[in-house]
Amino acid sequence: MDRRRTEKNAEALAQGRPTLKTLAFMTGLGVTTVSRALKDAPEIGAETRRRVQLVAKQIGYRPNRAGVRLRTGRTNVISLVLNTEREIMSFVSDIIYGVSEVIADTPYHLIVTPYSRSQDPLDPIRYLVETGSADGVIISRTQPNDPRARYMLEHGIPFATHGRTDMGLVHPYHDFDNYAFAVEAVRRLAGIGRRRLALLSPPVGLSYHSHTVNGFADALSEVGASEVPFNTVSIDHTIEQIRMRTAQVMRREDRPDGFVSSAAAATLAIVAGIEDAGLKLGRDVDVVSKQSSDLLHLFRRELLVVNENFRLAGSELARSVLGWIGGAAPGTLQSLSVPSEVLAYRRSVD
Amino acid sequence: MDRRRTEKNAEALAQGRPTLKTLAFMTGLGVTTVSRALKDAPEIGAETRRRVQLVAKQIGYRPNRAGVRLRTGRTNVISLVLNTEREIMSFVSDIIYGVSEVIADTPYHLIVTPYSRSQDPLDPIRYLVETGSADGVIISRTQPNDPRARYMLEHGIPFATHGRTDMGLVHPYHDFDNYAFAVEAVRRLAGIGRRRLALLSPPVGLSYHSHTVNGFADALSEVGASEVPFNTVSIDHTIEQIRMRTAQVMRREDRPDGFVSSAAAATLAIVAGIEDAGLKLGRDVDVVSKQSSDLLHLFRRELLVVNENFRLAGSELARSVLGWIGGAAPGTLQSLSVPSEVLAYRRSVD
DNA sequence: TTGGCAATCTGTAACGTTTCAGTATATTGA
DNA sequence: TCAATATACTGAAACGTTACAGATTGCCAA
Repeated sequence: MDRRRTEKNAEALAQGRPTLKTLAFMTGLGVTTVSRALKDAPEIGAETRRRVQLVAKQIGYRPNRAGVRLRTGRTNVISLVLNTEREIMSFVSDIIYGVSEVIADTPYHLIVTPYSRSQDPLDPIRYLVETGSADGVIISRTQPNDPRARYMLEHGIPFATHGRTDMGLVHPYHDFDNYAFAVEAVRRLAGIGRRRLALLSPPVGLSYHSHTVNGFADALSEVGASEVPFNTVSIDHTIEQIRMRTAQVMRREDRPDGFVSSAAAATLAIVAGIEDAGLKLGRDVDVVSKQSSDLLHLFRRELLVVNENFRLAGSELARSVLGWIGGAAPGTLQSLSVPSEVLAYRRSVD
Repeated sequence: MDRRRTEKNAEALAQGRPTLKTLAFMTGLGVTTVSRALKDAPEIGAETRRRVQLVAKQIGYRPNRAGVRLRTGRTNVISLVLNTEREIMSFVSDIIYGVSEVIADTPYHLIVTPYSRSQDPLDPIRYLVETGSADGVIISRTQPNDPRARYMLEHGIPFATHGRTDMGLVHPYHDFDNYAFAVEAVRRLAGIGRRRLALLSPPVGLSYHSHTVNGFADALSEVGASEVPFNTVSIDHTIEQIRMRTAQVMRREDRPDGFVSSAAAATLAIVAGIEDAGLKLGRDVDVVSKQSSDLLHLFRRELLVVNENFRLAGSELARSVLGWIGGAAPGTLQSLSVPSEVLAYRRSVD
């Protein structure tokens, strides 16, 4: 028996990457003991545990992911599900970096699961669940009644949504308070005398569309300003579409004297449209915009901005998913990011 | 024996996800036969093959990735290795989408492997190779003498670099022709009478730094223009640093009358710096900039731009890696993207 | 008839891990 | 002293797949 073990494991030493068998051979223990020693199981002697862990560290043992996954079903993978056409660009990299930051010192890997315009957004989720390709999922473009969240709840896979749902179901999320953003934006515009405001909102159907629209409406009535309808475009439209629509609106008699914009790139288009109509930002009209990187003030220093931190969102989302996987209650893994004040870069001399 | 098989596999039917055993039971064949039938092995009867494939499709059989990976060592994973601090933002999302597009109808998953400023760039590569976590790797921020490329060649793992190396070693790459970009930019500036040019280059040490610098220098001597040194900053510096340095240079007597900028965000900073110095873009100075999304003309319509398509880069890189994995010769998997003409958005009436 | 051979199909083992059901040894209680 | 029990360890089996080394069948040449 002892001979047999020695023979069998002699080859273990020869091969490249150390496995439990290698460790078992080196320590003279069984693979079971080694396995348990590495995960601090209670029924392993303190000295044995230390010895095994020391040797493991010395020879750079890393558990084989496929082995673990096959045996336990745990993948040690978090999947970030992204729309390949509509996601805001800086959004994506920041979210990824935020997630990366959090999972860096865990065994988790991040896989990006894309889906395209033409696909049912549920497709990638079904794929992940059916193939068991991830232990946790992060989705964006969340809807009030989100079939993906419902599906994942039904199938018991941990997830977190970027944006809240409104289905009476509880799950982890991280959201930026777009209601507060819209309210602050309107108040600010009213504060500098703007009275006829237009909103470039997120696309209809997404949760933060209604949050933004509601904040906008509530604040309008609070400050006694009026709305100039601008809902034939959203931040999902192309730059050109937004630009043309803005120019159109700005050429009318009853044009807005203030804009609230939910995305930085769209704001470029709004300003271009304003100038197409021969009007001047800061004189004829003011614009409050969300931005995720601090660049808009370089574009036009008259712009008023509110910062949204997507990197933070990524971190929070990752933390939430890992928390759920780790057994925390989904209801405790929700967070809301409060907007910064409305910031002005206009020089005081103006 | 027949009884035993039947009993054993009855459970296979009960469980959730179909495996080869499920298929074997349903078709009355052995798992080996099923396995081979699914991958069109030659020694399987034509009718059997069809039958197995039909049933597999019907019940939605998907090979278990962990099983395949454990048995074969193939992970069906491509890893994109990214610096979490220095990568250009739009870059990241576009590359990811480009890669996604290509691997969408393959069994490959995309994992993002980040590394931070503080780390040795070789760390994530070592990790991937040592743990066998990917079948192929894509790296960016390529250097002329790139230790990562060397390491991967030595260890026999397929990869592609975004940017060329210059080590006398052959490997797949995709690169944008930054030499041509710089040449065209200088020619254009010279064409509109600019004679004292400054270059905001990629960071020293990366391959495309020298390409850009060389193109710039060659074209300068070709058109007989002179260089205003501007190499204390690069596109890796912060917006504020670039802006201040630009303002500084523009306040000097011998200031440049033309800039070539290797990145769009940096261009915003250059323009801001120019205006900080009280000068006017298009009158006192012209700027040619690379951009990866069509937004700069909204910023200042006097800007001259050259487009770089990162989504295409992602696709090409993915194709290259998959090609190498598939056995193609690395030397045949190299591509160079030719810059667009220098485009002007300035109105003709100006 | 027999041997050989091609065409199809099959069981077993192995990849590295964890879990189950133990086994051996020392320790305790009566 | 004996049995019961706690402590520390162990082998075998299983997860799903593929590769290896057969096994079975039918057909044909000799």
